[in-house]
Amino acid sequence: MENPFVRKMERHVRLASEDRAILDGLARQHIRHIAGRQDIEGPHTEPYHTHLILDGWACRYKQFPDGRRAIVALLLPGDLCDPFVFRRARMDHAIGALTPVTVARITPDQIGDAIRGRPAIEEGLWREMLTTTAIHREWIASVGRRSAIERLAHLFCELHLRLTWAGLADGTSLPMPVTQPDLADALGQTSVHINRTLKELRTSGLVALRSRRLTIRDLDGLRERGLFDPAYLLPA
Amino acid sequence: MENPFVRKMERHVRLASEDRAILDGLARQHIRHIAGRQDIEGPHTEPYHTHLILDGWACRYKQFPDGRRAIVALLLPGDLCDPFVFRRARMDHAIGALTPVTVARITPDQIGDAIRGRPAIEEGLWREMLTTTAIHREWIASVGRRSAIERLAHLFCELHLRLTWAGLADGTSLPMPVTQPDLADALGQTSVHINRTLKELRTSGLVALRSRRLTIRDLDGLRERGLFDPAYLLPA
DNA sequence: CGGGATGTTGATGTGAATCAACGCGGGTGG
DNA sequence: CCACCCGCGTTGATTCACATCAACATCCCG
Repeated sequence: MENPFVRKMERHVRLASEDRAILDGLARQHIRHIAGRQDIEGPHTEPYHTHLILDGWACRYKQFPDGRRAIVALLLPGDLCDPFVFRRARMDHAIGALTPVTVARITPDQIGDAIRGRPAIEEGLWREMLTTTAIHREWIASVGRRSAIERLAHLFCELHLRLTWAGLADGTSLPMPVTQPDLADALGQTSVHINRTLKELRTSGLVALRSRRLTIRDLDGLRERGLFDPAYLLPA
Repeated sequence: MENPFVRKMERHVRLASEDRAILDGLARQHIRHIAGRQDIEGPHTEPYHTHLILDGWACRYKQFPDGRRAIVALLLPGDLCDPFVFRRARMDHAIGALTPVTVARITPDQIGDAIRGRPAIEEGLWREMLTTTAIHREWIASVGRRSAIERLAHLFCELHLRLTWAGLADGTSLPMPVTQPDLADALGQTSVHINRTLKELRTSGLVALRSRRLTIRDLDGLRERGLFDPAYLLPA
């Protein structure tokens, strides 16, 4: 199976075979396995490396003192946990594995080396970063102004495209390995209400979800329901 | 009055006087005035320049087809509307003036020139960007998991620090030129409820707000009420 | 001095939270 | 290999935070 990181970068820029080899090399060193529900990077740390997700899903989250949890980003295979480790900023949040996860540990120097003299790689990383920021904006808009069903539909549409570009979707069918409580923390709701909303999406014939796999039955309908416009995921 | 952009950059990095002169120069060219409620940058454009806010408040926002508006970021004096214009990405949102605004128009080349051979400036812009991203994460957490009163208290605390660093706060008293409908679109609520929440913050003695100026009466209390931890605004 | 946008308050409605109960499934330890 | 059990999914009953609707006060700008 091809490397989801390379797959995704090739959507941003045209890579020479040497570029591809360099990026692929990053993904083949210092492989680590992390159990589901474990932190990949705890809060308040100043990480020395970043992690490239190779398999499984993770999330950025903030934990409140009283137990509330807010998931502020989902990290899928091909995503870099922190492209900017080299700034050595202290973590203001944590990164946790939602499922068992395989990562490649990467040092800031390795990223620097990969960029040096490789404008396509640098450009690709920039675009990846712009996309990530656009996703953040969209999440703020979602949680702020979209209804429960719109939010869920929108998230499914986002994940559909992101997984497609990482080479992990099969047409309109995609892995969905997260629990309803996880979705609730990502969408700012309760798992009970996620469940009811999901039921509504199902009974209206837009999606099917079973054994951790989502099948989009009516892509146009789902996008309309979620006020989803793919433009924000397509920089440049 | 000193340039709020330079003020803020000096909080990130130590600037040589030449650095300071370069940054100050950026803020003194191509000054434009924009009326309140006008767009600085419309949606779907591919802007040729970025804008540095010199005076007044603006916002990034997304407009939904049915009229709903989500404000996804507030732009204060000293903020760059888009530090990454040089990537020429198509806007997936708009930038609008919330009050009358004075901006300096800056070309991508000027930013490139300012960075070249000036590591402090480059480092400062990076940190500025990391801070912006951290604010995005915090907003997602706010709208997702904070109650109405926590959200408003948290926003006030954020604005207090940002304005302080731009040299625009007077101790715990700060300009607050936005309307309650604007706050509502930023916090994902209605203006009516913002009004009631504000009243609650007032009657509990945490803040005073009149003639577009917020005075924080009890900073520790307000931070506690908003679950506010300033760490996220302090990269590195 | 007039009028539209904003601020304020009350009455009422509702989407989502909370509380509760139970089935199911997969992992674990005996 | 089976029994247990905890987390998850599902559904119903009830509550509540916030939205909606409405009326009026106030401010600011022309």
